[in-house]
Amino acid sequence: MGSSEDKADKPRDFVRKLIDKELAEGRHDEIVTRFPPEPNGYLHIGHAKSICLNFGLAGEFGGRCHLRFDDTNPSAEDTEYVDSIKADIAWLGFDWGQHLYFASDYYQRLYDCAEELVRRGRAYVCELSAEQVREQRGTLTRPGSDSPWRERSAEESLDLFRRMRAGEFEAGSHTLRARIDMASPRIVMRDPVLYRIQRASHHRTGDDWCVYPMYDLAHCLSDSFEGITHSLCTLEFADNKALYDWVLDALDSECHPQQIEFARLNLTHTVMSKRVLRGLVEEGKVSGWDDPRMPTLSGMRRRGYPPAAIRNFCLGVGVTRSDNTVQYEQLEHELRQELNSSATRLMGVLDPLKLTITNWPEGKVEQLTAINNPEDESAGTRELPFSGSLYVEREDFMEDPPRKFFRLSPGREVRLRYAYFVTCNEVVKNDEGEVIELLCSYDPATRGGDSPDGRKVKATLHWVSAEQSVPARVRLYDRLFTAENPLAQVAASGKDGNKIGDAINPDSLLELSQSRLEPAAADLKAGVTCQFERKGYFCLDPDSTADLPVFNRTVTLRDAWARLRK
RNA sequence: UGGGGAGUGGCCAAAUUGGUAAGGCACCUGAUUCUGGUUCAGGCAACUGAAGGUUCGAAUCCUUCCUCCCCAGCCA
Repeated sequence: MGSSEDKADKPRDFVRKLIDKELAEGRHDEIVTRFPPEPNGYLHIGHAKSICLNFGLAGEFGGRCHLRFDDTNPSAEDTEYVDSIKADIAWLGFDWGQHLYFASDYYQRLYDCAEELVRRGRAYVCELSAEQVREQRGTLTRPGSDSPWRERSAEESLDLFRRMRAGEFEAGSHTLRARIDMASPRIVMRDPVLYRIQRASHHRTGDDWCVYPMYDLAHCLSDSFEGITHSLCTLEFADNKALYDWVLDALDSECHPQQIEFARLNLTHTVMSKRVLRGLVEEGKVSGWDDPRMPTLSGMRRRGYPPAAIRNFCLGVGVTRSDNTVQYEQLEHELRQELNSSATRLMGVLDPLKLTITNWPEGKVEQLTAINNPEDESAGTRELPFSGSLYVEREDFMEDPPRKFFRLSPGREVRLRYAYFVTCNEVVKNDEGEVIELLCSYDPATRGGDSPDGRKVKATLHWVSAEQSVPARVRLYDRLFTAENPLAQVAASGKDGNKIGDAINPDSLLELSQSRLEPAAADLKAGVTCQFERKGYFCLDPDSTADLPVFNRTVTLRDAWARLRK
């Protein structure tokens, strides 16, 4: 990959500094991390931060990183999600090798651990309803009260727990709870539920089980089973760490991983909540999880974001414990940096305006040479057909141009890239007064784009030859939400969070169906992003058909003229 | 009004752990340029949440206060 590895002199984050220290003290033989997604939705760029951290650590310290699906809630999970998650991680550029695991693979072991907890008097079967448990949990400022089942014997709890597993009870009627402290200032320690009955078919274990472990039991034990050394998670799990440690200590686990929390990624103009993203998909506000406007990895892939740009972005934002919201511009910067050096250039006219060269020899077609990538000489050159009948970008012409407008206007001479200087002599309009064609003359001495007399022009325009160009549909994407923080905006307007779909930027997708591209565009492959000169970066969309390719705009080029106009 | 976390320029984020505030993004100049792209040169912007204190010296230590985030799912 051509992307630069710029982490060499980058300041080390607190996690890496900690590991440096532990390694120096000889506290680990090897670093083992894990990325533990729940297969209940698609991965987004927030997950990419975690993936880059966990796999990055393993790579940098010569350890390994496991991919473990935290599939302990069958009612929410599905194989569709495990497949997409695997594909997204691989696409991002990381490899879990043989280390693919599922919490569901540990169901028996987890169950055995739970029985052991009961035997040790550290857990009991509770027959309170969900509502009763909630009432007895207390509040942030008031302690909870003990369950009436809290003091029953280990034998009785064990018998009941086995009968729970055997399917003798209704869902919700019994739970296994840890016996900790109903007065703990940490609510998570007030006799948390460890196992619940759920009559749902699991995507991997089917109907083998009707009791399922909760996160707080399954996660720490799975980490322990796998010999994880550093269990990285986001800040909202900080309170759970006490329980993580409690479970492993209660069981005298030989392997006790260290939980370390870091701040999750937030990005302006989008949302990073799986729940909200799922809502957009289910309500049809976007075309799917891979809608190119979505902050999902599959959406970004379809949008044309190179994985290296996402990795560099994750590296660039760092890892800290402070809440943050990174501006979308920072992601776009990484995109442009990566694409500028790697993307092949083409010419494509998005919104065509006919330009006829009146002094061009009738029927003549010339082949001109164009550079594929000025940033990479090895990319070579290509031939470009030129004729007297062309298309140029409609917005590159103004009949009555303002001061700083350098492009085409009546009487003005500009360069057609790699071709000739042309001068606009006449403007043709239809009955509505709209400009429909430009009549120009060209200077034969400027072939290739330079004038022998040293004459300068202020602008160079892209173009295509009408006859030889290929038609295309182009989708111009912009930020999903106009608001920097759409969730906050919706909340402030008094609507409930489910109304986020109404906050979508109405201009987030603009489709052009009359675009014309130079012939080389026909050879473009899916999955690679190219640059349409002066317009931005684009990639082929799967919606393309044999006779009409569809291109997605990945990101625009920086545009000094657009900024000037404001 | 319990517990847990966090406050460094508009946004991220460093600071050898007490020595006098990196870097990136964004923004603004100028130069170069057959992409108003790229590149290059330069610039703008922080009394480090606040107030006290210790010290020759504090973003770093102490005290008090303020603000923001997370926790009351049989979700993860």
